[in-house]
Formats: sequence, structure tokens, C-alpha cells
Amino acid sequence: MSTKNSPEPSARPAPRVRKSPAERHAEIQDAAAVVALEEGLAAITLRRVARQLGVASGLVAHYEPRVEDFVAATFARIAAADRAEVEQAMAGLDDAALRLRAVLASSLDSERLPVTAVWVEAWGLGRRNEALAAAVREEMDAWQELLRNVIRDGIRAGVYSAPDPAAVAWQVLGMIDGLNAQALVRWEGVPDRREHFLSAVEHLLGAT
Amino acid sequence: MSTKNSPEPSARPAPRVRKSPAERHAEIQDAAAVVALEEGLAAITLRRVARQLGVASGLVAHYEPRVEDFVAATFARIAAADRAEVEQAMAGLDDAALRLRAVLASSLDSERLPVTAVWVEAWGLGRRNEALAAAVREEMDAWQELLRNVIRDGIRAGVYSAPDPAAVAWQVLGMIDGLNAQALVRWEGVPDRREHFLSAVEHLLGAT
DNA sequence: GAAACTGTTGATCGAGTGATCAATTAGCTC
DNA sequence: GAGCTAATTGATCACTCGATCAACAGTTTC
Repeated sequence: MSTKNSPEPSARPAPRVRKSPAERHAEIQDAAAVVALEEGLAAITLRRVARQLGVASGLVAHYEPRVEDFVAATFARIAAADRAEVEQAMAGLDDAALRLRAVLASSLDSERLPVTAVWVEAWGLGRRNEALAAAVREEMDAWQELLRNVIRDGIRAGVYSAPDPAAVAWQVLGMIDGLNAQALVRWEGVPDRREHFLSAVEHLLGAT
Repeated sequence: MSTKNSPEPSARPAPRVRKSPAERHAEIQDAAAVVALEEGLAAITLRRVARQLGVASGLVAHYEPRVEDFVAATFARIAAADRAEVEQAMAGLDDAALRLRAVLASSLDSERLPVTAVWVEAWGLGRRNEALAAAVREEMDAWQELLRNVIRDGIRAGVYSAPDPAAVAWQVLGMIDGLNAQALVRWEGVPDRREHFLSAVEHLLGAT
């Protein structure tokens, strides 16, 4: 059994490392996020995540008994972390209009494309994975709330005059998603989408 | 072997029917479209399509040797047929503004939701299926051309004043996709998206 | 009516999946 | 340092998938 014919003959018999459940679980969740961002949510399998971390597939199954839930949780982690970044981008700004512009600008940042890919995949896989669909709805609600709050502040400050902040927030969110999904497939030929987009949004908000 | 323990004991040994290649191929393509619209592009497998049509899986493989291409072709058929319907909705109208409104209205019709589901899935699966990705890009180009022509006509007629019809067409297409994808997950709580949307689009176009 | 052509069947292969679990062993406790 | 707990391993099962192909059987041709 020593130095058996494994794909890596020179590799040691894998020195078994024993960690605390909390630490190991966190490692597994992080590895899943890496896999999802690099190869898509569909690439999250017991064996793929195990290989990413260099452990046995059974260990991943031990901490994530149901792969469907594992996929949903991984999406939720990625989406929440991404949203936290966007929120941080507007944290220091006190002017409502500036905050909205910061949110929109970072939302359409090309560095967020891997996250958009995960979103698009989650929309599709959500048809088969109820836990994932629920996570998607939850995260969409959080985004809508984020936008709604900024719009509401803008209205209070007299910058906007939208009669229905909640509805407009959904509208803006839909635009963000659509433009990002489009950029995923075609980022060429559409230069500087942000300017037109910002204009359209502020018109929706009844900017003064 | 007669009346073996198949899932349907009362079913005959399946009376073999022999059809012309063209007719059979068309049947298979239609069956795939039905499966895709009902259960998603991911449900297109040799066995699933064969079952839909009541034939052997080998027959489907005979006419569609590569499933990846089969999926791409099915998407292309669905998307093209859907776009043809939208085009027909504006065929009789000669006024550019009316035609744009007709396009947008039918684009956001809730009856198109199954098609939107196919689109979203195609975006996600396109990462793994190059033929599908190519079909998606091709279809997006066709949509953009459709919108661009309407906008161009509007500009010629003096209704719009957008400086860059092509860019605005991409923008509008992104909005359509985003709102439809959103409606796929959340069609509740967002009443009457069309009114705000139309207003935003016409502002983008510099409507007079 | 026989024979040739070819549309069609259904089994089969290898690969990949989620799930399960007895066996192993690392690291803590005393 | 011995014992023990439980973290970890790796094999295994049943399943689905795309792909392949020898065998079967309608349909046409002569």
C-alpha cells in the first residue's frame, strides 16, 4: 500500500490532519466558495470541494450532509459578502445622491462579474433546488431593501420625488441584474454603460 | 420475454413506427423544445427527450449525435420563435413610438416567462457549453438589432434624439432581461412594472 | 414474394454523482 | 505514556448521464 499507483506517485499517503469541527467546517465553506466563483455553482460536488481542500469526499459529506443545501449556503455566503462590499462602498457618504451613485457604480463594477455569474447560475438552478431558490429570494430582498433605504433617504432630503420607493427599488435592481448578466456574455461593444444607466435611474427617481 | 416486468405491464412491446429522417428529426427537435420550456434546458437528455416522444434513446442520439449541440440548437429554436412573435406584435404598426411600445409590452408579457427561464438557464450553462454560449450571443445580437432598428426609425421620424442608438439598444435590452429574470423569481410585490419602465426607456431615448 | 436498404431498438460501457459507513488514527485527557 | 473520543478516510452502493453499436424490422424495390 505504500506509494501505491495514485495519480501522484510521489505524493505522500496524505498526512491526516485533525482540526476542530468549527475550523474544518469554515475551511470547507471557503473552499466551496472558491470553486463556485471559479467554476460555477454546478461545480460544487462532494468530490470537487474535497479535492480543492485536499481531504476525503466523506469529510465534506460529514459537514454538509445534503449537497443541495450546501450549494444554497455557498450562494448565500458569496452573495452576502458581495453585498457587504457594496454597502461598505457607500458607508462613509452622507449625501443620499452620492450614496446611490456609489451603490450603482460598484454594482456595475466589472470585478463583480464572477459574482454575477453565480447569481445567474443560481437563478437557473433554483428551479431544481428549493433551498437555493429561497436563498436567492432572500438575497434579492436584501438588495431591494438596500436600494429602498437609499432612495427613501434621498426623498427625505428632497433630492428625489419618487412616489413609490419600493417599486422603484425593484425596478433599479432589475436593471442592475440585467446589465450585469449582459456584461457576462457581452462586455464588448457596450462602452460606458454607467452614464446612461445613472441618468435613467435618476429620471425614475424624479431627481430634482 | 413477452409482457416482461416493465413499468407498464399492459403496454404493448411498442409498435415500431418508421418515419422519414426529416420528419423524425423535426419531431425530436419539437419534443426537446417542449421539455426545455417545461423542465428547463438542463432536462434535455437523450433519455428524457426520447421518453417525451415515445422512442428509444438511441434514436435521439442518432439524429443529435452531440447533446451539447442539441441543447444549443434547442435554445436557438426557442429564442428565435419567441423573437419572431415579438416582431409580429409590431409588424402592423408604422409609427416608431408605437412600435417601440409594442415591443416593450410584449417583451415584458408574463406569458413569456417560460422563455425567460430558458434564457437565464442558457446564460448559466453557456459557461460550460461553448455552442450554447455562441447561440446566446447570436440571439442577443438579433434582439439588439431589433431594438436598434426601432430606435433608429424613431430618430428619423424625429420622435427620439438618442445620440447612440446602438448603445441605447443594449441598455434597453439589459433592462428587459433584468426585469424578466426578476419576474421569474419574484412576480409578486412588483405591480405594473411596464409604466415606470416605459418612462425610463423613453427618457433614455430623449423622447420629445 | 423476396431481397435490400435503412430507420429503429435496447442493451452496454465508462464516467460522474450523492449518500453511506466501517475502519483508521490524530490528539486530547488522565 | 496509555486510553479514549471523534475527526477523517476511502471504499462502496445505486443512480443518471452521453455515447456506442449489433441486432431488429418497417418500407421500398425489383
